[in-house]
Amino acid sequence: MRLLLVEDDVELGRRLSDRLRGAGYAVDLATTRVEAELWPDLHHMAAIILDLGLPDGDGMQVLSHWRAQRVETPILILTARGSWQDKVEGLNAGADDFVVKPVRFEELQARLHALFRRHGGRADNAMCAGGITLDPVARTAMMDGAALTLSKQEFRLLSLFIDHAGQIMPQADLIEHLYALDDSRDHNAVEVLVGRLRRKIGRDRIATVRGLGYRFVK
Amino acid sequence: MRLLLVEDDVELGRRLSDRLRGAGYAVDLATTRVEAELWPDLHHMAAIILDLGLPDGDGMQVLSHWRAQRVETPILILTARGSWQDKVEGLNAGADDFVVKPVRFEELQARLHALFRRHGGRADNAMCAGGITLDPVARTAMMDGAALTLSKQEFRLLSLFIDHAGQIMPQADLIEHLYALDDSRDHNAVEVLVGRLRRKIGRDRIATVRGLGYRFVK
DNA sequence: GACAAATTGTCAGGATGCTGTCAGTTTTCT
DNA sequence: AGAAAACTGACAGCATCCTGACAATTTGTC
Repeated sequence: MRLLLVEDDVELGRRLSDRLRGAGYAVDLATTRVEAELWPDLHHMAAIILDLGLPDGDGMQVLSHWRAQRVETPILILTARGSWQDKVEGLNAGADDFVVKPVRFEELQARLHALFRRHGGRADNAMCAGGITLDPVARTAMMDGAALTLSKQEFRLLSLFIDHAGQIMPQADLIEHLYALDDSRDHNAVEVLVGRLRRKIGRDRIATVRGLGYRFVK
Repeated sequence: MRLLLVEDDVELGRRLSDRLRGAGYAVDLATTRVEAELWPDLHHMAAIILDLGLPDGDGMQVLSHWRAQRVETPILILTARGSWQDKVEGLNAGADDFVVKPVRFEELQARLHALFRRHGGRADNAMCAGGITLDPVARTAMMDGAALTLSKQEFRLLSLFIDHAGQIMPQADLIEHLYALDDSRDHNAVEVLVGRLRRKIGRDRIATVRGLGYRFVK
């Protein structure tokens, strides 16, 4: 399941998206109003978490803009502004929920679940490419109909590859995503990880682009 | 649009229902847990506003009771208890929103609107998965036609698993659900509990997802 | 209220599996 | 050929998880 997180505070955005990814979501991060408004493919998001305080405009404008364009994706507002006027304005502008910072991650997750339940019921939470299907919620993987057993890191790596199937993923990017909190990791760790994943899904599924990175072939 | 308001405080109940009627709703008022649980025609309600503090029981019980009976009407919890544990528990028990008193009427109204906007089917609250059937009301369990003897905690745990069959349940979530009022519990308690449950329903019914939690396999 | 039975959390020790590092080897490019 | 980049098997540290035993608590019965 894919989420869009709109949050200008880099530190908070990073912490949040890390925890969300840990919970099994694929998370995209937008940091400005313009970036958010021009985001492609909103319809494929399972939900949007929207911070109101943006550097170049008000999140409420983004919200109105989206709803005017018939974007029906569930939107959860996350903000420090907690007055009832703000809540009323946000909910009436088309938000589905309104959470005041600071908030426990557990509560946020519970509210997301409530959103999914109410919105689609059967969320289409699967990402597939090249005969491989990942279900981030159940955290299961299938290849050609058979179940795959993947460790946590392997699963995250494969998610990244499938998310960017066909594109070249530089080692630096992979390190960034896999070891966000600790950048001291040897680049060799990624090579080992890729090797282990290759052993499970087939050597030729991940091509090496010498000097640039890896590419998941569809 | 018809609403059911469950609220034991007569004064607040009257004020609220008056304003709601003023806003164009038809409002029914229940003041006790028993009255609420036996209310007919819940399916015809557009939404239910539920106060947790009831004289003869906990509103959470009413909520679970309804959801067990496949009442799919949107439910908004209205309560003075505002801890994040309460919110998580409420939302996971099947509530669609959670509002902490005191609250401005305008916010309540906006949240009701948001609830109506998200009309959609509720997903599985089926107490039935993988050959195991739970009856939350009678508190009985069956597996492959034979009766299961489960202790209280085992039953609650299995309910959680079945409620989220196929999904990963992090240990932290389980602790929150099982020991909501007392967070001092060792995570090992859950491991032991899972072990005991496994002995009764079969080792492989509950898969361990190392580092993330447990998953009930369907 | 007293006793027995069942339930449930805690503890300690052991088993398991994940993951990064290392060293040595292989591949690839010029 | 030589150097840089990538691969691989082995390994150790570590976190996680399991299990049996025990004690505390709750529940049931008389």
